[in-house]
Amino acid sequence: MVKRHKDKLTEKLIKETAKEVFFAQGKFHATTQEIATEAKVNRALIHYYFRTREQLFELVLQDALDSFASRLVEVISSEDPFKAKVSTFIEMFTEATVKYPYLDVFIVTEINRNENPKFKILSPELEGKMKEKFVADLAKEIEKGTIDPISPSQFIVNLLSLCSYPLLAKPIIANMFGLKQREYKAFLKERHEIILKLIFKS
Amino acid sequence: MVKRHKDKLTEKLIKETAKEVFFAQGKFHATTQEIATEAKVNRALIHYYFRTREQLFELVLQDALDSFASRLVEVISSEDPFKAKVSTFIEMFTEATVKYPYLDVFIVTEINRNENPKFKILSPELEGKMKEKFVADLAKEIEKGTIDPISPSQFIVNLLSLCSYPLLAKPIIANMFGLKQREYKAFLKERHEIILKLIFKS
Amino acid sequence: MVKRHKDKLTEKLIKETAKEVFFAQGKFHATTQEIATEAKVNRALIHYYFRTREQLFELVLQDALDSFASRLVEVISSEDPFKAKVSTFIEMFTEATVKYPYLDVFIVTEINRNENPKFKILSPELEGKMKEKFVADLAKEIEKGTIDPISPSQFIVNLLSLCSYPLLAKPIIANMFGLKQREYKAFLKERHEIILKLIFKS
Amino acid sequence: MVKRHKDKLTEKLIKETAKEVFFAQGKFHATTQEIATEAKVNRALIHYYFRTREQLFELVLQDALDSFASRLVEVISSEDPFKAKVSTFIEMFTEATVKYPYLDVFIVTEINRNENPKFKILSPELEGKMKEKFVADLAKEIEKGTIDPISPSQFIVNLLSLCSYPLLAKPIIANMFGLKQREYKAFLKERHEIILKLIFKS
DNA sequence: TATGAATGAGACTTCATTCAT
DNA sequence: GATGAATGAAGTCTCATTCAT
Repeated sequence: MVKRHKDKLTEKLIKETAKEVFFAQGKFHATTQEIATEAKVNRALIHYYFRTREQLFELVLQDALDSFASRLVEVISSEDPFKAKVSTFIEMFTEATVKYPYLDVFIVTEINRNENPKFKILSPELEGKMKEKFVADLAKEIEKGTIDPISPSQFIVNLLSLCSYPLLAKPIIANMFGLKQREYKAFLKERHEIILKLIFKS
Repeated sequence: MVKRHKDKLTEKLIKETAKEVFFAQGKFHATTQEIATEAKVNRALIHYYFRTREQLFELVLQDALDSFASRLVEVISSEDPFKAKVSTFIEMFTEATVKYPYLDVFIVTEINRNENPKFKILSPELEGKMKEKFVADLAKEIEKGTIDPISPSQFIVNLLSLCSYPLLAKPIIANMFGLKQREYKAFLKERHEIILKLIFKS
Repeated sequence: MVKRHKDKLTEKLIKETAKEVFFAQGKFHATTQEIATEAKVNRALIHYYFRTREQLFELVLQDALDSFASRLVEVISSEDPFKAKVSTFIEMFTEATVKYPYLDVFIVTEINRNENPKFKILSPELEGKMKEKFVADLAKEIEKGTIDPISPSQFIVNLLSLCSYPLLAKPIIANMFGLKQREYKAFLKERHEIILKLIFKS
Repeated sequence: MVKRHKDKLTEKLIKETAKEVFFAQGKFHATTQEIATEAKVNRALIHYYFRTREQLFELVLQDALDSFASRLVEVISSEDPFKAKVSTFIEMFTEATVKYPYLDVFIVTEINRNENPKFKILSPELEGKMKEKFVADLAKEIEKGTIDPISPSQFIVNLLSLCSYPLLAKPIIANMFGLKQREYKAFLKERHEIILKLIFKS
């Protein structure tokens, strides 16, 4: 029996499966066959839709970045108080990383493989708008004394580090402290408050 | 012309080259040929010494971990004041990661590939000794009020995150803030003080 | 130009070619390339259909055995007189061995390589049915005095020896007596009667 | 420690080991390393003495043949009665084949691989002497009526078949009749008398 | 004599990709 | 759209052989 989809259903299926395999399962070398099997489609179909493995890969990578970026923008450009924004950011970032824990690693290695990466984490327009807003917000907090003086970039890197690494290095940390799946989740949940306390004074 | 070495020179050369290619250049898929070429030896020689690519890989991975662990132990078990220890740790960790920035990533993906990783980050004996000492040190600091109350594991994860991520995600961060090689180095140097300030109160 | 077949034509072609190369030409070490060349297909295609050389090998071995066994059963379980059966057996066996002279040798070495061979010469069901019939037939002949008293197994081994060896050792014998292709064929034809005379009295 | 042998001890050791591996264990593809390991010598030493694997192989093959042939000549050219000669031949052949069961198979496949085999089973001189004697002996027996009329070559092939095949095909036969090591030995012993009875009338 | 080190050739296998249907 | 068949390139590994010591 041959299934026929309209509305690019199959194409989407393949993309979602690829994201799952690459970014959720962390299978860097996943072959087209592995993706095809997981998606329950014929291997040749992948090439029919995406031409080459490389193009599929870049597409889903950009896809994942975009969906993250759009939500990021929403957070930052809202009118919430700064601390609430940061809290939402932590939440959001954690969620995203829980879904695709290996996305970071992929970006890292991909950027490394091609000198000039074909993808952009943030579109220049978005970047401009956000930065401005964010720098102003941060300056205000420092002035208020709720945050110790720090450059915007260092502040962001701190935040990213504290959010991302524990998810990225889950196997290492779980192994180190002998934590099981459920315990690790609790461990992560605790961190939300810990990160806020670390970043904001009293 | 055939070169001949005594004293396991060639074997060591291959190992060092493999470390360089894997952990410094971040080439996950590096073929035996790539390593052989880089080391300027015949590809078959790699198999002569290490039997399979997998075995070479595990060997150099364990090697890199061991050399890090041994230095780690030295730091933690010294009689320096706690803050000095942490400072040294940051230094050490940064150095190690500057040398092999992709080591973390490898460990993460390797642990992920084999459910039961064949390598150990810390030998059980070392782990026991260190943990005891460290927990005591930390408790004392909290009592003194120099560190906000926190569990040992969360404390360590904070520290690791703040140290490791910026190195791990160098391409992302550099791309994000438009930093060049030299600027990035400066950026990292700044972080030493920043991390200490974040972790220790005033 | 790429040829495309339906009906498993190519798969069958590869199998037949492999049988030819292994069992008719006696090339034990035949590489996948040799088989591919002989079959005029791409080497990778062999792996596409049979995964590994080993699996192809086992398949064709079992195949050859099965086709022989099925014919054997037909002969033994027929209602012909015993001497006629034996005569047909000689004929059949000779034919089979003329087609695949090295099959015997392969079986021997294969059984020898793996302690527990994966193939069965006769399926247990067939074996049971045949044995009974055959033992009864032989007993009757001995009673009639047309065959000297002998155990069934020794009788069979005699028969197999006299049929199989001359084909198996063709190069040795031809070399020994200086027989050419055509002469050897005549030599073999003569044997049919000679074997019968040796086994049946007067 | 380096062992030094005079009198070609090491050379002989390698040769004997090779015979063992090839002809007794039936390992056709035995690598130089396997032979070296079994003989507990360095692999390069095999090349030192025999230049190539092929030359070692041919040498030991010729060796095994010669030692058999020389004993064969002794038997045939003795002054014993014909039946006694045949009996001794069976004995001798069985012994030889028990020692090197795979020798036959090797000869078969080797002659097949090189169109023009480099080895001779019998030296031309020996062959001439023996043939004459043997043909005369056989003729006399036929005249006496102890053997049914048969050509010398067919007679020899019968004899060889009945002697060689059961040893050659040991795994097949043992498998077929469910015989264990010890039982198979008994089975073979029985055959001596059976063969004589089959060949000589009453 | 004897050996560890080194090499080139070649085997098996996998994979992304293309083609014909 | 979808698929089985086919292919070329490349990767891992083994082996016989040679070389320098």
